[in-house]
Amino acid sequence: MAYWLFKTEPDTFSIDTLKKQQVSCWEGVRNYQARNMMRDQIREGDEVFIYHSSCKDVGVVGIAEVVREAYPDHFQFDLQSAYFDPKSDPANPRWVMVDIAYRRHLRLVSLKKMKANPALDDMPLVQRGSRLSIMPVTEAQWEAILMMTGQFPPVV
DNA sequence: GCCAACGTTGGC
DNA sequence: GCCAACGTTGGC
Repeated sequence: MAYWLFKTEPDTFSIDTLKKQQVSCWEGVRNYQARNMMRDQIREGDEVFIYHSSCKDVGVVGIAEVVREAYPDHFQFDLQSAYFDPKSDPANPRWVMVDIAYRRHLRLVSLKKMKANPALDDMPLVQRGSRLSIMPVTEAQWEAILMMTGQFPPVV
């Protein structure tokens, strides 16, 4: 089992939205590096930190679990969607998505505190200029972030 | 709203 | 295949 971090803008889709829906597809990833991770590495049962970006309280806010592995993101063919991609061929879809299930909220672990924790220095998240919307998290990083919530060990 | 950093595009 | 221009991301 592997660990990941998914970024989302809470104005569009927040951890609260996910809790309400319980299960949601993770559409709209339009970056090749992130796509390749979804397609080649993200597996059912993997655990995911949900991270809120571009908002007042930037940081890790909860945990989800992958419940469906990569399949074509149909929004790439939806003319009405902001995620429409005219260059994607329906016979060979360019973009994929996975489904995740809500697990729980966490007390906010702010980006500021993550940047101040040397255990997280290798995360793309805290590195200058990183724009990866999906990134791997090592077990050590996962546990370090859980520790920072003050809620460790986690209640399953 | 600003703007630095980054990925993508397209002319050559 | 280079690289300048452009659009986007995302913290602040």
